[in-house]
Amino acid sequence: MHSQNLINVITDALPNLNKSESKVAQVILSDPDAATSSSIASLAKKAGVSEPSVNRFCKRFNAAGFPDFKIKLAKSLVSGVRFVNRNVNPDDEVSGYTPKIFDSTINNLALVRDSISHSRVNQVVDKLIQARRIYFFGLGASGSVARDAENKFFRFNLPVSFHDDVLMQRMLASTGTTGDVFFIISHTGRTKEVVEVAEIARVNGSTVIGLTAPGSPLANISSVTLDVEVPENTDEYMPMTSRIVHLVILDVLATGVTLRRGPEFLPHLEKIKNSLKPTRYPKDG
Amino acid sequence: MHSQNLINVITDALPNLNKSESKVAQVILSDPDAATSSSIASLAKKAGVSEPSVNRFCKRFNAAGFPDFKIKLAKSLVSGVRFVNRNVNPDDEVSGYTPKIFDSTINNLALVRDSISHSRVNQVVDKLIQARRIYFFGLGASGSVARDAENKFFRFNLPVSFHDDVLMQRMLASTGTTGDVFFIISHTGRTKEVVEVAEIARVNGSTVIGLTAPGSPLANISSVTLDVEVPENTDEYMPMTSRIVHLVILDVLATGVTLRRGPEFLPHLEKIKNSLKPTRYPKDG
DNA sequence: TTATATTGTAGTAAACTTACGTAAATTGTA
DNA sequence: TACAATTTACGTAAGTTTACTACAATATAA
Repeated sequence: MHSQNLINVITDALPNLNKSESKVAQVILSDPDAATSSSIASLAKKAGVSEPSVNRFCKRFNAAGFPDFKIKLAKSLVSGVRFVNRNVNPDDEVSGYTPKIFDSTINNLALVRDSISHSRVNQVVDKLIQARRIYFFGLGASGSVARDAENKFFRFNLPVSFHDDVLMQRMLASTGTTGDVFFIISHTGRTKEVVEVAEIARVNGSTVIGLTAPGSPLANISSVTLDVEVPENTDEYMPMTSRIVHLVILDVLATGVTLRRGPEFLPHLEKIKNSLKPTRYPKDG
Repeated sequence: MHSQNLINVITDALPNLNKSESKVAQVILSDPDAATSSSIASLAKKAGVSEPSVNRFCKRFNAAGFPDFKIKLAKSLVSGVRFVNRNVNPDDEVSGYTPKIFDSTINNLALVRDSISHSRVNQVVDKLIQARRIYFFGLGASGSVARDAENKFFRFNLPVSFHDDVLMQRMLASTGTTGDVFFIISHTGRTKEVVEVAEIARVNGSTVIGLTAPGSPLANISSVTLDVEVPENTDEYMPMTSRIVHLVILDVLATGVTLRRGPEFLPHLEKIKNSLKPTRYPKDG
């Protein structure tokens, strides 16, 4: 889970390091950015160890040497390093919590970017292309995601709707048949009502696509599942970022569908765009 | 706009470079990742220039020297390098467009993270804390953002609602008074209806917070504006990412409000969380 | 042709790595 | 528990690579 990002790897390895290695680790983790621009000599001095110790430290983490280590460190800095000990503290100022929340979101997006199954995405695009109609379902925060999805997918010129009302969801699921796609969004995948709706839809022969947590009841009952493993809220103040990831995945799916439709479909999208022009103040007003 | 990312900076500077510099630039741009792990000698050889030429090239781009340049290059690789020529192509496979869409989103988040005004965020948190009631308004895609905001802010135990209906928005704006906050979300900030609603609200003494594009009519009329400069859709297939940025900013604001409320407010949040427990299948079912 | 900008050569300095030896810690044994 | 043996950890110093600086040569423009 923590893989791929050097800073996280070092953090995880911290308890297994020996004395001088952990000194080096602490100096690097305390200010990774500074580490990327310091020489092996200055880093060694700051850590109170010899230069070869720093070098050995680097090799331990699969770097060719110190310069190579710095490069790898620099690469993990942008998407990840910042994530170490980046919980929001009760006494954080704006300048403290703002970047933390952005970074946490970015980090989760990067994780899912690297772990999402492309074949699953492809399968889902298949289903959406073939769908006679599409329903987007979600409750609470996932309701907003479903609503956004409707706003994206109506452009494909097929019957699309979103519903955040459990009773409507139930009724629609029970009237669905083969060719109907129920796209069900749920952070936990454990909300009973949601799982029941999915069951009803499947019993009636509809396709159920679950955008949810892997291994959850909803994931198990879906025809195709798009797994999104987003770490649980680590602290009280950190917002839930799974909605954001869900939205981006829906962007990906919409793009997939657009591409499948081919270039002859673009004028149709353009038409929708242009329909909004008269509602707007022109740019050089 | 293209700033801050070394690869983009180099691309932009390309026409102004002299012969050997542009040779170096081409080699670096053709495979920036390889460049980060090569020595000055091998890079010089590959470009067909001398080592000092490479060194001069680095200094031209505000690096202390070659190693420093490589570090800076590595840093821009993660968030940005990928962004060069990272438009979705009509013939992209899933494995092509999926990371591109994630990267584009991540890139925009990083840009806003680094450019958002903390004092503005603070001002908005002030307004939200003092609000007697809060309305979240948005149309189209921004309607989903507004809906999500409602879902976050109702937790603060004050009257919050979201509206994506223009007439409702108008009526509510006209009945608002001092102490009411109208939080208006708009990607362009140019939709006439939206701007008019903001005008009505202000005339009646309400506070208008605009989450929108800088310099737009909505931005100009708002009491406080949270500027979000997200690049226009560069290609036909790339989805609009401003919604995502807006959502994250609302996360930041919600966190800001929570922190101001202090630790004695946490039990209240916990209560809301627990209220959902009976609706869920337990984890070790 | 002269001045300026550009590029390369060669030497130098800095940074990093390796090899080796010593110290510390661990483990087994008395 | 103490001691010895073995392994592991660490630092010193030498060696090697890498990058930088100063200067010279070439090309370019005036």
